[in-house]
Amino acid sequence: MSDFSNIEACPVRNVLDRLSDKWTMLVILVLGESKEMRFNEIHKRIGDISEKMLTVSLRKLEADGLISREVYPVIPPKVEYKLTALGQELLPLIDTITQWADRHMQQILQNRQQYNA
Amino acid sequence: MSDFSNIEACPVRNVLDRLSDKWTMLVILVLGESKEMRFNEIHKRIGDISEKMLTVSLRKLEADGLISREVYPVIPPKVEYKLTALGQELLPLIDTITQWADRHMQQILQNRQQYNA
DNA sequence: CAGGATCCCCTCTGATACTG
DNA sequence: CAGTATCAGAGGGGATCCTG
Repeated sequence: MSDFSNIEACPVRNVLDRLSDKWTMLVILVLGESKEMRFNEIHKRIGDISEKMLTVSLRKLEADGLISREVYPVIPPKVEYKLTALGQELLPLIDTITQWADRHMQQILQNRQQYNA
Repeated sequence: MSDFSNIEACPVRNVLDRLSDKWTMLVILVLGESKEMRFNEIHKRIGDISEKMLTVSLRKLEADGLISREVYPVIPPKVEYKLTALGQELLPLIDTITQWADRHMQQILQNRQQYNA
């Protein structure tokens, strides 16, 4: 049993803190759909993420070694992002949650509605 | 392939938005450790969550039907929280991520350090 | 095309005090 | 014990403009 209260040393807290922001898990999911993707592809795929937050999210994932970023020195610029081996390992775990979401969304929406009534 | 850009209708976005806050997944994990838990038990187990945020997190989870809340009409008050069947279904999925975290935390910390150097 | 740099808002979060 | 109410602050996040 992990010591959740030890924030610095607890791997669970440490990793969960990273994943638990508005966009990270979604970006991983999107990157999992193709071998590699360019900045604007990811941007369009998500739709309502700002360029700033996409950049921030990608940089954090890169820093953690979950994605790689390859810059091609061409004009116009071309940058490709893809999951690293580490990131690919995480992908199915998040994907399992999305499948659960698909199965139970209706029930959850119904629960919420009932709760607020 | 889900339409991630349709925020309202997309189950993935909808559920991920709920899970992606600072405390929710952690609360689910903690509740998964016992059959049921009282407010202050959860509070101590996590350590650095404020009472307010714990309350908010618990209420949201209750609204979604992932946990149940039973109030005993005694003095001093007693309230027990536990995962519902729906919540129990989600537990192992999150737990798998924590196991991944345990395995790769050292590597990730090392990646971060290297990235910032 | 892929962002970097700014500005700014407002939501999320915490601290504190209070209560049935 | 298990919260609620209120206030205040930080920073997450968006909009806009700019550039190699």
